[in-house]
This record gives sequence, C-alpha cells and structure tokens, in this order.
Amino acid sequence: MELNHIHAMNLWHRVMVATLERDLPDLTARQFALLFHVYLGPPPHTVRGLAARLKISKPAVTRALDRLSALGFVKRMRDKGDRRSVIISRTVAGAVFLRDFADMAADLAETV
Amino acid sequence: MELNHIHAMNLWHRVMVATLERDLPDLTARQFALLFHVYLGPPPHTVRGLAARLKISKPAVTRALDRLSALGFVKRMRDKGDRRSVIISRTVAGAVFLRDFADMAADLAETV
DNA sequence: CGTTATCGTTCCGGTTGCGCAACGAATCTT
DNA sequence: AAGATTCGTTGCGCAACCGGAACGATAACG
Repeated sequence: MELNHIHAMNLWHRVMVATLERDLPDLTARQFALLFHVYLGPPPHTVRGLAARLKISKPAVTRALDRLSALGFVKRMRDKGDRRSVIISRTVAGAVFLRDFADMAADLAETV
Repeated sequence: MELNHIHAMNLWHRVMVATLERDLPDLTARQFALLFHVYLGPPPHTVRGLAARLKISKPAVTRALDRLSALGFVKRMRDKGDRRSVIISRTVAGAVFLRDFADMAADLAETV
C-alpha cells in the first residue's frame, strides 16, 4: 500500500469535504477513533482499555459511547465474567456506516 | 491510486488513533475540511464561497476561521477589490501542520 | 444621490463536549 | 467478613460550537 504525502492530502481533503456535503453524523475525532477501534481493533473492548489505548479519560469514553450507541453504531453489554466491566460490541448499523464511509474514501481515492 | 475499502478503513483507523495519541490540535470535521480546502482548493477563498462549497452556515465558517487563525494556520485579508469580502490565505504554520499530518498518514499507510 | 443588495461578523439561546472528583456496584485481599 | 481496590458512570463548572436573526460596512443599482 503506497501513499505519498501529496496523495494523502488530496484524499483527506476530498473525504472531509464529501463528509460535510453528505452531512453524515459529525463525529468528534475521539468518537471516530473509538468507532474504528471497536470495529478494527482486537476485542474484547472495555471502557478502561479504550481509554488507555486512545489516551483519553474514562468519562470521555463513556460519553463517546453514549453518542455512538444513540446512533446505534455500538452496543454495551455487561461482562459475564466480571460484572463491573462493560463490553463494547458492534452493531449492524455501525458496520454499515463504516462500510459506506470506507467505500466513499475508496471511490474518492480513484479520482485523485 | 488504488485503495479498496478494507485498506481505507485500516488507514483511517490508524490515522485517527495516531491523531489522538500525539494529541494534535483536535479540530472539528468542519475545521479540518476548511483547512484542507484553503490549502488544496482553488483560490481565492471567501467566507461565503467556503460556506457554499462545504454546505455550512456563514457563522460556522467565521468561527472555524477564528479557531484556525488562532492556531496560526490561516490568515484573513480584506479583498482590495471588494472591501466587503475577506480573503482567506495560507500561512507557513498551516502548511507545516498539513505537511506533517500528510506525512503521518503516508507513513501509516505503509504499515498496513 | 437615495435605496437596495451583499459581505462578514456578532448576538442570542441552546446543545454538546471536556476534565476532575465523587459515586455505587462488583471484586479482590487478607 | 471487613476493608481496599477497580469497574463504569454521573455531577459539576466551564469552554466551544451550533443556526437564525440582526448588525454595520461596503458596493451596486436606479
């Protein structure tokens, strides 16, 4: 996978503009990173784990999850083994959103 | 330039996480799109032009410019021809920031 | 000229996010 | 069993952002 910095800038530009134009749910950098990490990082995902991995506070994770689960992109489940922990898992809506987003990026990459 | 949706997801994931980890100035999607557009879109850039192009309100553009110019990434200048208009132009700091960001993305693309 | 239109900004009320500290619940330690 | 620890959440005060409307300044029009 090759991508020089010129191409990277052009790609990011196009995707950002397209995101606004289609007014997709405007997520924070944190919410975005969290969403991607839940779908692409190694499970299981817990609040403390995500906070540590992404270097953000636990309350920030909780609130990002509030937003993402309100959008239906993510789901909370109590850990059976340790009922203090919460396992964050994927949803169909979240998978569809990420898929669409990635397809958009891939399409825009071709037009560079 | 090729990029399938799997690669696109992985790339976005990595860049988002890296952005948080290095705690770069956390810009809104709008601020980001605006910054890219000023540097990569065809000048001249005016508030109304950016608002129309990015489908956001004029006050939103004004405030995004406040933030970006506070960071030194962008500069406002009165249009000599029509003194009602404001021309948004680039700065060295903004070019450096974008360059670094693009380099980061390019580096992360190689590790996919 | 005076009137009308356009430009970017500011005001307004409301929403959302933040970090820190404290919290109840669950688990671990001894 | 009792105290200490760890889990995620919530309360608090604060800062940033939002859209719509109104504003002063400038330009275009009749």
